[in-house]
Amino acid sequence: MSVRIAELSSTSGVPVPTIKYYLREGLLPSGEPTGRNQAVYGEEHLRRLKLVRALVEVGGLSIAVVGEIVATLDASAEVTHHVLGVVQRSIAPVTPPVDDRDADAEVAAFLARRGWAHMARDPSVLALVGVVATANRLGHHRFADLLDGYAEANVAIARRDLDYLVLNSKPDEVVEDMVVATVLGDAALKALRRLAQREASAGLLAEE
Amino acid sequence: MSVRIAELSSTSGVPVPTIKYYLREGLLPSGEPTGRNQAVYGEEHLRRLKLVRALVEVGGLSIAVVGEIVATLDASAEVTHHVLGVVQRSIAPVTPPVDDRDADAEVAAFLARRGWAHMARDPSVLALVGVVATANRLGHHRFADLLDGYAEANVAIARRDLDYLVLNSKPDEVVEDMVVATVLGDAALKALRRLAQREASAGLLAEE
DNA sequence: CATTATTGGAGAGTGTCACTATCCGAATGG
DNA sequence: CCATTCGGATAGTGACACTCTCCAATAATG
Repeated sequence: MSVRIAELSSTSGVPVPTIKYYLREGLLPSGEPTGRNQAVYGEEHLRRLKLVRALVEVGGLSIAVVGEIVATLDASAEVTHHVLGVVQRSIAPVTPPVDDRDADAEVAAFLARRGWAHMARDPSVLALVGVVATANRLGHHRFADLLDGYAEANVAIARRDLDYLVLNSKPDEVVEDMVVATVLGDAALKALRRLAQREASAGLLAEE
Repeated sequence: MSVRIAELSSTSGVPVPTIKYYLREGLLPSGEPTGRNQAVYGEEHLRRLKLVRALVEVGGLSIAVVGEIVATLDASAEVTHHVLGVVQRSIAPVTPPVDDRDADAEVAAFLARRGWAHMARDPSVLALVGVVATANRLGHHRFADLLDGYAEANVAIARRDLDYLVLNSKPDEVVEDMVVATVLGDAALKALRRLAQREASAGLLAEE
């Protein structure tokens, strides 16, 4: 039940120096001290360690971002209200806002069509504007047309995400599960898009 | 029409030393030499430079991967058959295959339900197995249940992607446009998923 | 109880990556 | 004509994610 660092390392597969590094960076809480310089680690440390590794390796998140996320997890043990925004803000890579009037207008029009709130400071909206601006600069002036179809698909995806959380999460684990579902979901969706593209183009070629 | 490196830098916003770096790494073809140590750059260099920046900044791709992609672009100027796979293989981060029997079986079952080909060596399939394996290790044993819904949404997305390419691409630019649509699409989809999640959870809260 | 191994913690070191800075001698260009 | 700018090559920088080395204190073993 309570183990020391060597066993934490061997059961998780994470090298001891790396665990020490995570401890220094605050990604992992300290163990329970049993003496002046001894400590033991419990089930929650192993769980946290696996989460950190998943966020770093599968999600590609930086140590700094993972640090913010676990801080949020620790802070909101019982505050489950409006935590989605906090999680998203932590996960979103902070895009420096681009200054592109056209892209702004296209995204605003898209959000209006959808009936979605247009919060200009929202990281997701900023990211979207950045993508559209880049597309325009590359000569893809119809790229914004894709957004409506993408949005529709993502409404379905978000509904599945919420169902998944409601069905599978114990109340005190919703926040952590939301992080996991979001980050692993991103990776899964990316892979699935590749597979679906291949199938779709195979279908197209077969028709010819 | 033909400019030297300083003007290429000022019109693209990319610093001169960075352009030189890209030339060294083969991300950008050399300019047309006009003397022993002078060269001029044309429209295609500016276009390529903007593409490279988009892949690096929006797509988050490494210089090495961008190098592979532009090599593919240069090689397949006329070979547009079966290029999707090449592009995908270049874009996919090479996941070291994980050894997880359960995850393997779950992904295989999912692919069978979908009627999708199960190529064990496919990077997208490997990535998917990796994600499911990670989810299982984190205690999310129902994560694979999400895949069916995700896949359905991605079929719609892939259809839009192909429509977009068919409608908007000149035949000799399909490959480059495919790269752009794939990489920018990934970024856009990620942002849209966040927005859709927020809307969906706002809807849930409103019902309470 | 003696001795060998391991511990937590702190500091410095490593390898990689994406640039960035400096030099050089050869062209420009006003 | 002569300061600028050029291309090209070499070396240096800063951020990042570890990884190594040390230390005195503790634990495990015989």
